[in-house]
Amino acid sequence: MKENAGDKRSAIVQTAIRLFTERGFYGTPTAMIAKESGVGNGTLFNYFTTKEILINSVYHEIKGRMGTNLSTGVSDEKTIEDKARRIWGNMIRWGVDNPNEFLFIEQFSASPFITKIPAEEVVKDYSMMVEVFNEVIKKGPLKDTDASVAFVVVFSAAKGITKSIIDAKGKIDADQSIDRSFRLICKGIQSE
Amino acid sequence: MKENAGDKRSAIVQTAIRLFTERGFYGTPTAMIAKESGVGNGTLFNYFTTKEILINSVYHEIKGRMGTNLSTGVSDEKTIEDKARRIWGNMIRWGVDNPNEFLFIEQFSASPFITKIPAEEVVKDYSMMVEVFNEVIKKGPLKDTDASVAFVVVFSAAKGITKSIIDAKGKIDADQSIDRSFRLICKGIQSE
Amino acid sequence: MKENAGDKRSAIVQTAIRLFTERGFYGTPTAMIAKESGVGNGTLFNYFTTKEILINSVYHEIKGRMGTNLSTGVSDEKTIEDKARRIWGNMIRWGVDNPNEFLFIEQFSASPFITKIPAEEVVKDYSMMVEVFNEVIKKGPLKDTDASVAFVVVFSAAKGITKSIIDAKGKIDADQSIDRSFRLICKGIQSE
Amino acid sequence: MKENAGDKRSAIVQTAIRLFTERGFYGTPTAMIAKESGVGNGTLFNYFTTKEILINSVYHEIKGRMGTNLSTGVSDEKTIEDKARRIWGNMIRWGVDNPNEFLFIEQFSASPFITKIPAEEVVKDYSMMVEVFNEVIKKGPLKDTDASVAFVVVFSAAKGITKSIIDAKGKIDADQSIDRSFRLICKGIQSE
DNA sequence: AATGAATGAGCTTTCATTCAT
DNA sequence: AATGAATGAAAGCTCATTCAT
Repeated sequence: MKENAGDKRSAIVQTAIRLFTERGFYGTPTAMIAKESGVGNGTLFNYFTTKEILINSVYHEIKGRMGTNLSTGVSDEKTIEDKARRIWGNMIRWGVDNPNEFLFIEQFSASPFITKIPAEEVVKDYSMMVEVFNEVIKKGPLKDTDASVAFVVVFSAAKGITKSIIDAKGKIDADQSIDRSFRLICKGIQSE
Repeated sequence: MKENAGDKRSAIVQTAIRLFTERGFYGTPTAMIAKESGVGNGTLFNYFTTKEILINSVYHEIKGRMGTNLSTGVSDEKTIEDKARRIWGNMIRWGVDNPNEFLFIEQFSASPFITKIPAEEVVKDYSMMVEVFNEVIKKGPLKDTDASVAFVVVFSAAKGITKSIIDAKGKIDADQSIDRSFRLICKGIQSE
Repeated sequence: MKENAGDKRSAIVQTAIRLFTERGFYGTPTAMIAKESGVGNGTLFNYFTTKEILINSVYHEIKGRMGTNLSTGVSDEKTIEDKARRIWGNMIRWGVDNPNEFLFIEQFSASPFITKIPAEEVVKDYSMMVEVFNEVIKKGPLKDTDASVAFVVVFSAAKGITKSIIDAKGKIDADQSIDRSFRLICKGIQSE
Repeated sequence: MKENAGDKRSAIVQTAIRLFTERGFYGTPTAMIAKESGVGNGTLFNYFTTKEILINSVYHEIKGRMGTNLSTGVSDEKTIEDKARRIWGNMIRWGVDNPNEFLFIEQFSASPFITKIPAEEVVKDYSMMVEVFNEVIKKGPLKDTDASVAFVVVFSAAKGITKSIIDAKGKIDADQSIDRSFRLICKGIQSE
């Protein structure tokens, strides 16, 4: 009974995501990942030459899933506002539904010793999102604002809201929080 | 020639902040901190019983400085809008001027295995800021929005902007970025 | 060329017995045991999770050998006196022939911080011996003496004699010493 | 209010006896002894140049007290048998009444890395006892037995009985145990 | 004489990585 | 391709000892 090729590899990745999130990169020995993946100690190193490569692989794996998710249903929306709202919701909901993956990315991004991913590469994954939000801004009163500032604000706020919902462990209504924060981002805290 | 009391302790803290930021908690051996602080290997453990306690001490040290800074000059401002603008600027400028400290806090917050600081304690340090922003919101069109959502959005956005300025390493005009992002937060990306 | 399984483990145990005896538990770094066993530093911890576990393992290993030895040839003896004499001789001769093991047990027993072995467990290993000596006593004039007192006296005396022969480093005729001490135990220093 | 000279020294010795017995030589840092003695860390080393010297000093201190005790009241006894009985009782009772000191000596004697005390020196402290027991033996049926064998048997048995009483923590009647074991030593387990 | 901050050698233990099977 | 025993470099931490005050 031969298992599917790649079975072991993806078992390792899945276990790694869970353990890294629960225990941190340095709190998770490779031996533990191997054991909980049901593979031999050395097998892990057949797939990932070093631990750092494993961490990077996990990062890219998650980033891929995130990107795919981000654009789900966006083209179905008619107005640009609805597209933006959809992206906003996709972004936060994915994190809330996949807290391990989300927290992994957070941890990875804050970790200084891990191989740095160039900023351009990071942005590339969000190009669709950037376009949509740029279009929204251009229609508003801040049309002259540098798009990159807006991108940072929007993206950071979404991450913050996601984290707050995850940390609340069910005590916050996610949909309501998503809705309110989106209005806040759109209308500002002051307007008048 | 006796050195000032506390000299060694604060030398250790300063070195720790720098090295932890440059190399991460786990990439920084206690021996390296001791050496670069100009103290003996065991001396570090006279002041901080374990490495984890050192990390936590550094965290609280920085949090203290940050809190002090946050409220600087706020009472001099007349309108509530100016108070909010001042806080926003204080927040970001502190991070830009003290990137090591700022990045340390980021790393610390994302680290899963480090002693968790209760959320209430974290918020307490920002009570003044929360009040001011609440007042601003109450005067705007989103008066009904839960203040905590606004707090998260504002705070996350400020952190994001700070990080983007630091990462740009001088290629971004900080004051301009602070100004624009503040307008964005106030007016929203869309407004009417 | 694969070595026999368990080779490394038993090499470690043998080295540990020797070094612990020569230098004491605390005078013997695990690294020294590993090196003199011809294994890597970490290998020792694959077999014994902690140093304390190694010490305990060595203790039980030796205790096992000692127990086996104690009863050798006893069933061949006809009279109960001969059985007792045989045990007495076995006991002392084993220590004289295996001074390292004997001294290890002495050191282990006197060590206050090592995991305590319950008294019952210790006695259990000598049950056969206890029975034989009890029978001897019952036939003598001290038939009413609590057996446990006799056990302690006999056992302690044997240990003392063993140690004195070892310390004399060949200057004492072991067989003569065994013989005389046995008569002393049987007849008493005074008799009638 | 000047304390008596030597107060600190004897405080250190007393604390050392207690801690060494409770925790072993290696489980007792000098800093702990100093602290619990109410003296400064460095003060201990004014009195005892090294830890090993402290351990040896404690040993000799205890040995002195023991020797003094051993001969108490012996000259008052008339018959040689009574002298022997008195010594036997003194020996065991001292250990039972001073378990810390007794166990310290046990631990010290079994410790291989501690400076060895020459055997002659050890015996010297018991010269009086040796004489008395020799006389007893000469009157018995084992008159030809080497005195040193008898000495070892008697001495070891006494130590064993002492330890058994201490270990029983009050569950054994000390006087009865002393009495019975003395008869055993005198009459032997078998006689007839 | 008394002190305690400072020290660094040395300890036990961990763990990413290798490699013979 | 899969394994897991073996490894040794490196880490955090302890503690006997020193010495300036």
